[in-house]
Amino acid sequence: MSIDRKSLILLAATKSFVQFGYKATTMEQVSKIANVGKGTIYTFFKTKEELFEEILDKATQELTSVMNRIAAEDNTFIHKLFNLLDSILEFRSDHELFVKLAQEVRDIGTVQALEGVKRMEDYALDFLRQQIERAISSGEVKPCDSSVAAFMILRLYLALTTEWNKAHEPLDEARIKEHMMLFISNGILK
Amino acid sequence: MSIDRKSLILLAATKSFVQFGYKATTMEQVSKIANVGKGTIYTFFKTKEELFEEILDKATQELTSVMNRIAAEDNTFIHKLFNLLDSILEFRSDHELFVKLAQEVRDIGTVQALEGVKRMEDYALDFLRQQIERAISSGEVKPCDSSVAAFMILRLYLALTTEWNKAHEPLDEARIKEHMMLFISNGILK
DNA sequence: CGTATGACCGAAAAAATAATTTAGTCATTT
DNA sequence: AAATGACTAAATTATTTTTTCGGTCATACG
Repeated sequence: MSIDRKSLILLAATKSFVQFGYKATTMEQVSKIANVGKGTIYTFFKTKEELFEEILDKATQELTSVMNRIAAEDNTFIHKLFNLLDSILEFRSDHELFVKLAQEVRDIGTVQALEGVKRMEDYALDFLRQQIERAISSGEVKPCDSSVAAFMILRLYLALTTEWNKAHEPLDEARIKEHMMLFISNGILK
Repeated sequence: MSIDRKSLILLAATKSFVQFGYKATTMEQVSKIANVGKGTIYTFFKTKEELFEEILDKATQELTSVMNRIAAEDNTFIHKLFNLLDSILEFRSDHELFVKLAQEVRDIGTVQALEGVKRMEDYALDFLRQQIERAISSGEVKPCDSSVAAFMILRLYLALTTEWNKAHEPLDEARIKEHMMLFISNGILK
């Protein structure tokens, strides 16, 4: 039996999407990296979009599984949030795919990249919203619009992990977490 | 004596920059709105950029004067911040110019618009940073990197006033302030 | 035979070129 | 002397030509 060609292709495509984005990844390039003929890709995936979808599915599945594991923990809201940030910051590959796609949306507005970003964002937002909702019910968090609060937390996270780097030295993980917690948990006031 | 042509031109140009952005504003259009000949503009401003600069100067001056007035108040950090948000949210014209230019940067990346946005942002960031620094010294605010904190507050503000509207009904001023304060002053935890 | 392959095709993107618009000037008017 | 709008060169946009790339399929290979 020959080596598992499908995995080979998925791996190669993931690498390429992370490095070059959706548009700049060509099927020939993927076939070269995977060491298969171009036609072989089409025995496993109908189109480039389908290949992209499957990689996106995998990424959101990983994200969902991380989030569900953390949500199931018997822990305070703030510790869950802490763990969530840890996990995401650790998850380099998915995070980098997200960042690359977001950049592609900014630069050339590729529609597939936009949909990918939206999908990952919507997952994260919905998870955050649910957790906040629950924490409000349990009295852990002040009553507030959970959608808005989730949105703010995500924007804050993205601001620190990607936007900050445009004009400054990147912040290390510890400082990102530190500052996120400063704002979210008790505010910056003494 | 004829009516003050320079003010007329500045007013017309401001209107046009706010409505159409830097690039889509033509000198002929400005002259039409101001009811003067095109050549007349060039008796007061050497170039389109200089005209833009002067309007930008005026906007940042207004912003600076608001910020200085608020900074001078004998008040707690959080109340100053509160007042600052109020003032900015009130300051529709400057705020709208900023928003329009930011949109133009996103959409077509006009270099003059980018510089305008940067200039206004840098003013706001520096002011915030100073205030935070001072509040840390006086023990009002927890020790933290004031640059990062200022950046976070500004991103949060922009997220709520502009980004939120891309996928949701705009938030009214009261809710924007409420949610900003929720995060900044005491955190969302009970 | 069935799976893998790369030359091949049409469609889509990029580059090149033509046409239009606009910032800035200046001879004329008021 | 100040204001103006027709004019020009440069930049922007529309159009055409060229190249690239997603997807197919006849052939090769195991």
